[in-house]
Amino acid sequence: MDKIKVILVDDHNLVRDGIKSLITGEEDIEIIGEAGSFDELELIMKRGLPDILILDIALGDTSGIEIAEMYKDKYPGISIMMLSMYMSDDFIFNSLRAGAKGYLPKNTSKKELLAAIRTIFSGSVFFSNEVSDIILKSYVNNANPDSPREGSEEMLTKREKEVLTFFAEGKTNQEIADQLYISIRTVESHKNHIMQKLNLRTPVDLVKFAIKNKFIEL
Amino acid sequence: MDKIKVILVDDHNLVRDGIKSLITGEEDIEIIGEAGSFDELELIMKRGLPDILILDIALGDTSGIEIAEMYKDKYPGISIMMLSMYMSDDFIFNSLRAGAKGYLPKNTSKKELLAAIRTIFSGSVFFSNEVSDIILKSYVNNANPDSPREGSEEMLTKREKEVLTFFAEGKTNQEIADQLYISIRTVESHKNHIMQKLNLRTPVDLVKFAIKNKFIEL
DNA sequence: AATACCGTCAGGCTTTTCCCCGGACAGTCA
DNA sequence: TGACTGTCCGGGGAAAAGCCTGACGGTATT
Repeated sequence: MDKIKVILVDDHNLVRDGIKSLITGEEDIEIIGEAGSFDELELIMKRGLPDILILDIALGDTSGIEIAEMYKDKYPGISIMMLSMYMSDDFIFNSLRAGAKGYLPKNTSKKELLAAIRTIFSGSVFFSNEVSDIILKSYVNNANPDSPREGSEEMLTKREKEVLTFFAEGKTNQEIADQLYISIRTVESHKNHIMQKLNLRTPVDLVKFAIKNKFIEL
Repeated sequence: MDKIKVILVDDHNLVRDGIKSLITGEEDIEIIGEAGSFDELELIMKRGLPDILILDIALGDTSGIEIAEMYKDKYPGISIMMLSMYMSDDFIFNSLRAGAKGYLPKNTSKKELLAAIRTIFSGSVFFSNEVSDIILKSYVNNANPDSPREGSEEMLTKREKEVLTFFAEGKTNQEIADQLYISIRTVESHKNHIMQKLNLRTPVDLVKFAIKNKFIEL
C-alpha cells in the first residue's frame, strides 16, 4: 500500500519539527515536503502533490486560509488540514468555508494528529471534540455557518473595508475622505453602514473588530 | 561533566515536541521536564530544578513574562529563555525586564536553539541578530529600556488606568465621568495626560495600547 | 424590467471630543 | 518647608463625529 503523502506548511521550524517527530515512525504516513511560506510551498508542489496538506492558519505572507481557498479549486484531490494556535470560532469557520477537511489546535496530541491524518485521508473530515463543540454551538446560535455570519467581515464591501482600515489606523474622517478622494459625508455613511452591519455600538468596537479581523496590526 | 538541565514550558505540544526532537541527540543537554501550564511547571519544579527554563511567552493561564518575573527572585540560579511567536519589541523588552537571558522566535533553527542554550548556560545572554537589531534600534530611539519605557503602562497612575480601561471598553467621557463620580473635565484631563505620557496621537492609539497591555480583552 | 445593493453626496442639527489655558487641594519626599 | 505629583475641576472655543433624512447613477441579480 502506498503511504499517505503529507506536505507540511508552517513558518515555525519548531512546529514543523514537532509534527515530523510525531509522524516519523508511522509506517503509513510520509512527509514528502515542508515549507515555511507560500512561495516555498508552490515550489515543492511542483515536485509532487501530496494527499494531505497540513497548513498553518497564521502563515506569515499568505494565510493558510487563503492558500486553502486557492487550492480548493486548483487541486481538488488534496485534502487540507488546518493547524492553528487558537480555538477561535472565526478561524474554524473560515477554515471550513475555505474547504479545510480538518482543524487541529497546535496543542494537539500525537494520537489526535495521526487520527486526523488517517481520517482525512480516508475521505472524511476530522474535528476534535473541542472543535465540534464550537461548531455545534454556533449552529444552535446562528443557523448556518456557511453564509456570511453575523459580525463577520464578509458582510463588508470593499469600500467599507478600506474605510474601516483607515479609521482603525487612527485617521479622522476628513483624512480618510482626502485619501480616498471622497466626501467626508461618504466616509460617515460607510462607517454607519459598517456599524449597522456588524451590530457595533461605538467607534472603539470598530477598532476592536478591525484588529480581530486583521485589518490592521496591533 | 553534568548535562545542561532544561525544562520546557509551552502549551503547544507540537512546539514542545519540536524542541525535544531538536535537542535529542545532543550529549550535553538534557530535558528534565516539560509543562503546558504554570501549575504543571510548579509541580515539576518540585521534583528538581533545571539550569535553563525555556518559556513560551504566550502561555495560556500565566504568561511567560509573569513566570519569569516570579522566578527571577525565587530561583535566581535558573536562566530563562523566552520563546515567542513574534518579534514584537514590546515582547522583547518585557522579557528583558522580567529577567530573561534570551529571546528566541519560534521559527528559530536548530543551530540557533542549541547555541542559545549553551550560551545562556555559560552565563551570557543570547539574542539572535534579528533580536539584537530590534534592541539596538530601540536604544537609538529611546535611550534606556530598563526604567519605565516610553509607552509603557508603568507610567500611568491608578486613576489614569481606570479611565483608560473604561474608554477602551467603548464608554464616552460622560459615561466614564458618571461611573467614577468625577467631572467630565477630569476625564478629559486624564485622557490628555495619558496621551502625553505615552506619546500617542489618536483615541484609536489609546484603544490599541489598552489591548496590547491587557487593560481589556479583545 | 424590476429589485436590490453599492458608492457617492448633501443639509442641518446635536453631541462629543479636543485643545489651551488656568487653579485648588492632599500626600510624599527631599 | 518647599517642590512635586496625583487628583480634581473649570472656561471658552474649535474641531470632529454622530444622527437623520433624502437623493442619484451604476451594476448585478432575477
